[in-house]
Amino acid sequence: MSSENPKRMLFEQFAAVARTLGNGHRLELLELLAQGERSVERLADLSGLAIANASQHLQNLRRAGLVTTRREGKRIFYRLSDETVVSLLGSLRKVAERNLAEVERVVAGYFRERDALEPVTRPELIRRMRRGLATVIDVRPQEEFAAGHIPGAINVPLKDLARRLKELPSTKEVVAYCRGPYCVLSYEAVWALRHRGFKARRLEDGYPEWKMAGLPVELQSAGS
Amino acid sequence: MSSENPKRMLFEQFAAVARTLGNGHRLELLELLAQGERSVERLADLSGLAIANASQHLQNLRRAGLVTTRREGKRIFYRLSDETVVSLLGSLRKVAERNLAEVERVVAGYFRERDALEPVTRPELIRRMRRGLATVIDVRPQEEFAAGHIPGAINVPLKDLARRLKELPSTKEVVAYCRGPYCVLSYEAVWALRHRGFKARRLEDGYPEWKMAGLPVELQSAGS
DNA sequence: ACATCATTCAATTACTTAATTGAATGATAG
DNA sequence: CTATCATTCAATTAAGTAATTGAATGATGT
Repeated sequence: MSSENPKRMLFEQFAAVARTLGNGHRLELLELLAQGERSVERLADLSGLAIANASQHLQNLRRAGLVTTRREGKRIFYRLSDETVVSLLGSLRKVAERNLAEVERVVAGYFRERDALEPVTRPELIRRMRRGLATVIDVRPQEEFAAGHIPGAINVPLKDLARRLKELPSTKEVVAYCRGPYCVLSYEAVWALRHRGFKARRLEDGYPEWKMAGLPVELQSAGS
Repeated sequence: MSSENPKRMLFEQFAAVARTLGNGHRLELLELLAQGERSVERLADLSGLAIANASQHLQNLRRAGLVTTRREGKRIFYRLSDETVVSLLGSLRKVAERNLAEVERVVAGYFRERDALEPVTRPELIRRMRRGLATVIDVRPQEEFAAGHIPGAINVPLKDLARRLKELPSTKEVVAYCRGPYCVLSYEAVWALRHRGFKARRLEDGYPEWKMAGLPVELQSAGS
């Protein structure tokens, strides 16, 4: 049915890209890739997919031009093609969020006290960092932190949080961030910190959005 | 398979929206709706779909929260839910354009001398209009013009262009616009005007993008 | 060259989606 | 309240997509 009408052909091409986004697992893979490049095995592991299945989804994404690959020895690393993909995902999220009552329900039900956590916006965080009013913690796993993070942030993976409370200021505000607006890590971190008497808030979105906004990033912190 | 993992549920919701965009006909319907609201019959007609088929696609779009409806007598009018939908479509186009060689090929092959037509950007057009350097013509059909257009534009539907050349200035530049970057009307208009000795250029995108950018629009021009 | 490991390919099965047809709704005009 | 018109619904058929399995590729280290 590939009509010769050029307009319809274009719509068909656009639709093919949208169709590729039309699968929860592929969206999850894209979100993982927004953190940085990853091998097939790693992605399969992180997303809970069988390797062959993950491989096929990744190939779909590649066919749609959303990701590209790089070989390194036996491994093949996938990464997002460019930043336009991140902004497409952002638009998709925004529309879904705004238009689907269902999304509202899931968000409200799971992310506890969403508004009570009073997220900090990106420009607000920048101002507060400049004035030394905020300690920024990156609660993602060490590996993701190493691949890029907000300059000056301290890496405190969520699972280490409880035993590293000493490192955090008890009066100054702590701002936690992770992978993006729907990443639970920072929610959990803020919740935990508050229950221990800290002043803690979340960054309203995460590292991919920071990087995408063209703000400076820092690589490879000197090891703990 | 609706897992109880909330993150996966969210991805599933987002994927549902993307899946809805994953069909050329539905994208075409959305593009038509970006011009303004339309009845089912009109949309079926414009898109060349059977009425029952168009109706079902429109209902899909509604389920995904992308469009809403309004009843008026026997007719039901569909329209886009909000501007976030236009920007989602824009992102989708941008990604597809950037990443799919196929799109490049279609565009290059069909839209003749694409670059040679030197499109005018939106801010540039605003400057030129202020200084009285450009006559702006809206080459969409009268009906679409009536539903909203760039203030000061003259409606010269493409099919009337040949017999209304007198109305256009032969020395001042004429800028034509229509429905968006992939709408052929303005391409055709510029091409025709140039071959008749006019100075003509296209606006790089169309009315939906203008409106979406929050710029002023004018309704219902008086007269013939 | 051989064994190993990461990834891809191919084939099967279960499931989803699109177009078409004709009947059913629901508002309006006579 | 009946006829008409726009739209939707329901059922069918054809086509496409996803998960799973096991075999095939292709790079590496011995």
